[in-house]
Amino acid sequence: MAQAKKSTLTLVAERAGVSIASVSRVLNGQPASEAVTERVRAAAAELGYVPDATARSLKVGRTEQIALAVADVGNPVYVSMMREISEVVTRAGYRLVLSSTGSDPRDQIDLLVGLNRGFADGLILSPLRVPEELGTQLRASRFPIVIIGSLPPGVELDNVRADSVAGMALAVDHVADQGRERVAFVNGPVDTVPGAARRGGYLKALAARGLRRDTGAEVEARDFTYRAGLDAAARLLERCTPDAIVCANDLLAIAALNVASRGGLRVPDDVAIVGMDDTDLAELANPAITSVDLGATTRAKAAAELLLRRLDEPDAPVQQVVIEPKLTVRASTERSAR
Amino acid sequence: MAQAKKSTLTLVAERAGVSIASVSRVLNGQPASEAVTERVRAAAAELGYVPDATARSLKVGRTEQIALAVADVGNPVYVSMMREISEVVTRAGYRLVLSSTGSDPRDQIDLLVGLNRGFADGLILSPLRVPEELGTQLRASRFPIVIIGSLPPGVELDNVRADSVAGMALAVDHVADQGRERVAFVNGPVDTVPGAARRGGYLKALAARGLRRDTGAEVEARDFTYRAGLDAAARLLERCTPDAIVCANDLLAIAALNVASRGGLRVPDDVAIVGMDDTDLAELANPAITSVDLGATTRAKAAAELLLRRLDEPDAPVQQVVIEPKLTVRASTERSAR
DNA sequence: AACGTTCTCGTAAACGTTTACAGTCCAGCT
DNA sequence: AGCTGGACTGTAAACGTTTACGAGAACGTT
Repeated sequence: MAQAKKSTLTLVAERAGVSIASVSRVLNGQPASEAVTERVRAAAAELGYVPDATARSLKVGRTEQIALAVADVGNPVYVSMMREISEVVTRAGYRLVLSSTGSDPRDQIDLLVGLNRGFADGLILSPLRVPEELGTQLRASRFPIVIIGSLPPGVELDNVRADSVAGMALAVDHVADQGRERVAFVNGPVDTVPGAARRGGYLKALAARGLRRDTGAEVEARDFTYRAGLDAAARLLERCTPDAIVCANDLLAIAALNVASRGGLRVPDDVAIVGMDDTDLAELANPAITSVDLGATTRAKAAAELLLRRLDEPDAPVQQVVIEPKLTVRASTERSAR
Repeated sequence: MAQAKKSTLTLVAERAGVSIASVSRVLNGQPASEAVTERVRAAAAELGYVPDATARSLKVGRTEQIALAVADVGNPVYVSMMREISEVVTRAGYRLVLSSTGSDPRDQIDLLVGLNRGFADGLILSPLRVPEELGTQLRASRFPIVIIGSLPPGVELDNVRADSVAGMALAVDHVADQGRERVAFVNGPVDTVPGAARRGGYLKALAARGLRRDTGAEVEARDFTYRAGLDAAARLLERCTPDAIVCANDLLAIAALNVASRGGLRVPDDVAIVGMDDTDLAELANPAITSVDLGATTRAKAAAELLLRRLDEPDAPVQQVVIEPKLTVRASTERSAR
């Protein structure tokens, strides 16, 4: 029944007239005689006994918690990752501890030393930037860590990442196949891991298709948000008249879409827009935007499973998995549509 | 320095040549002699000592964790709440444990008994539905809980909620002020707490303005998602031709917006759209949608602060706070725009 | 009947902290 | 000189579990 006082093994043991060892055993399903089992069960139920998680953790050396650290809890792509990871780890019996590491790289460091306090059994980390010190801290960790994104040089950890370069190729090829030739690029900060990777992919894809590179057609938003995208897109359209804009992000893509269409351009007829990440947002834009799915949820799932596996067998060989991108075509590039 | 082995108070004590009590004291800033302090600091640094969170928790009876349970980690309004709560509690030195309680009401119950295991010091809960059993479990909890949303009857807990009724009034009045008379309503499931509240508010607001209620102009999406919104809006526009559509949600509003504009209606000239929650989405729609801010982040902040306060003084009187809604007017209702 | 097995259960240690308490030392009093 | 008191430190208990170990009972075997 309902009760508001804590009750411990000792209390249950007294009431059942057995030792605390016996109580612990029956409650954990270890073998015990019929009679004892019965008495313990009854006593536990009457007292509304619930075992203490902290004490158990201390004894068994596991917290049954997994920490997740992402740069921005607000970014839809992180949200979908979070949801997926939450799903996987709770099914495996773990709780999820969420840490937002903001933009300050110190946060990540703090988190790692915090992890060494043992508040979680493992960590999934998706760093935006990778400063020097992060690498050394990662190496020094007592607990398993899996990284979503690129690893700092010299660090050997389980890791899952997207193939941004292939992703950009998908995007550029798609519009190039439609005969578009002036392919602009709205990027996020180029000093971030994804920013750098996507830029590399863009340039490579242009070259591969033999498209002219126009430095005026490449613009960098101050971060990966919608607002920043509005500014960046406006700057872009002031400088040139692309017939396609690929964006590092769905948010940036929607910004570009809105700037373009408010500027009187028809999408996709005058200019095609393609986003990246294929978040829910892509579908709810009007027109819905074509987007490259970098496999956020797949990556998240893989990361969670990698971590769970390593918790099971700490000495398994390090695994690195790369998720292939996939293009989802929607109205923002489909000239034929309607 | 980097090291991968755990190191305990005892180890540090040995190396420093003092007792573990002294080590503990020094590290916790309790008074100690110059010499001891020095030696302990040095030893701790050399060994890379980091105190164990679990052991500390067991001893002091606090985990320094706060649990947050929301129905759907994916819903933008929960996301913004999460972000805010995360912010507040981490600043206060707590970690955030995230539980997604899905749509299954059992999850909430499980969570509450789980909480009694003491994995967190308190809980912030935002229930979508409030089954009978939830009330009894809430009462039985040993730990402080604050509820975002309506309380089950007979439960006395700290609580913060939005004034949906006033919010709906704001929405309806706004479009009515523009002379619109056929005000339709796209709602979410009416058996949820917000669904019921918003419907009540809608009806009341209609009556207050003396607007005719057309039962065909009221439609219920199967949940609060964009997809469900598309269906619902389509059904609505088949049945009637409103000159305004208020929606229980920004997602539903964007769905309505897209259905309407794809159906050849001009927004806002033919039909005005107003959403609710005023999430980031409202701004990135095209046209941007007018939305009623039900104070999600304000509520989240208040909830977190309420909980922190109660952790400080467990016997403070129960507080209930209601956040006033605010209307943000954007292009989807602004006839004059452009 | 003696002995080995197996089963069940209790005793006690351990996990890594914090902290009440008592002890030591030394200075400052009377 | 003897006492009081303060500053510091060590001893040990405690938080609530899990679990190694051993004692005893029950049973079957020879």
